[in-house]
Amino acid sequence: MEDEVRWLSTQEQASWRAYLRGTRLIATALDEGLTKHGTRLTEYEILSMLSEAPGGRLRMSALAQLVVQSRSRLTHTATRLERLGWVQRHAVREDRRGVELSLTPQGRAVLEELATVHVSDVRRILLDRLTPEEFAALGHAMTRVVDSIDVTEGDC
Amino acid sequence: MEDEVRWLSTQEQASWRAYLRGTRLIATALDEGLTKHGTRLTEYEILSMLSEAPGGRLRMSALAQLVVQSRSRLTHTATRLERLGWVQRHAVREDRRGVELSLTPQGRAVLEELATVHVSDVRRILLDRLTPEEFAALGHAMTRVVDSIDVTEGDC
DNA sequence: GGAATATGGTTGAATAGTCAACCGTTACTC
DNA sequence: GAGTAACGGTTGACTATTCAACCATATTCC
Repeated sequence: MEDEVRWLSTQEQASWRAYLRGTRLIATALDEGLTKHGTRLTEYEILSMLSEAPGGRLRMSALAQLVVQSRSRLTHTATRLERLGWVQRHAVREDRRGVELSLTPQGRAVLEELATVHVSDVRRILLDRLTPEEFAALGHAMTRVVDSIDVTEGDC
Repeated sequence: MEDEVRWLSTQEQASWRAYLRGTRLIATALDEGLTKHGTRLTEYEILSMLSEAPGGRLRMSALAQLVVQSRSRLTHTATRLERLGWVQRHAVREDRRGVELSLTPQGRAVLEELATVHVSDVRRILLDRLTPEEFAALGHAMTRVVDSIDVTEGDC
C-alpha cells in the first residue's frame, strides 16, 4: 500500500535512459544485419536454440521460454519457419499434447551461413565498442538480472 | 575482405546470451506493467520525451530518433495517440514540411499517472535486482555504446 | 473411476509494425 | 532562376504480434 513514489536519481535516470536507447539501437542494428539475409533476430534465436539443444529438438513451450516469446507467437513463427523448410514439427511420444521442433538439414545450413554474419555484427555493434572489462560488467549485470527474474518467475 | 570469423569466447558467449535474454525479459515485464494501464512502453517513451522537450514539442523526425523508431512507425503511433486525445500535431512555421508533436493536457495527466507505475516497475524489475555498483556499470557500458553508435551513425 | 482442473499447443480476429512508393517542400547547383 | 536532388512526413498494402477463446490430453482429488 505504498503510495509514495521513489523517483530515480539523476544518475539512475541517465543510466536507465542509456539502457533503453542502447538496447533499441542494438536490436535495430542487429535486426537490420539479419534482415539483409532474409531473417530477423527473433527467428535466428529460435534456430540457434534448436541447433544447440540436446538431440537437436525442443518442446514448443521450453523453446518459448528460452527465447522469451509467447506460446502463440512461437506457434506462428514456427509455422512460418516450417513453410520455409527450415524447421520441422514432431509429435512427442510420452505426452500426446506435446510438439517438438527441430532444424531440418536445410535449416541447419541456413543457420551456419547466418551465424557468421551475425557474430560479426554482434562484435561490430557491441563488443568492439566496449573494453573487455566493460563488456564483462554488462554481462555480469544482465546475468544477475536474468537469474533473479528466473527465480522470481518460478513462484508465481 | 576478411572471411575468417572470430567466434565469441565462452565468456563472451555467456554475456551475450544473458544480454539477449535479459533485455527481452525486462522489456516484456515493463510492457506488461504498462499494458495493464492501457499503454505500451514504446508509447510511454513518446509521451515521456514530449513532456521533457523544451517547449513541450518535438519534430516528428527528432522524436523518431530519440525513441529509435522509424518515421513511418512514429506516424502511425502518433495517429493512434492523437485519436486517444493524448497528443496533438502542429504545423511548423519555418519549415512547411515539418510537423511537431505535443502532449495535450489530458496526455500530460495520463503520463503523470503512468509515470508512477512505470518508475516502480523499473525499480522492481531492474534496479532492485542489482547493487548500485552493478547498475552503474550497466549504465556506463550502455552509455558508451549509445555514444559510440550515435557518432558512427553521423557519417553514413 | 469420473469430475474438475491444469497443461500444451493452436486458431483467427484485431492491433501494431515494416516496407516501398509517394507528395509537398526546401536546398543545391549550374 | 530552372532543374534536380534531398528532406520530412504520410500512405496503404503486407507481415508480424497480441489477445482471448478453444481443443485435446494429462493430472489431481474425492
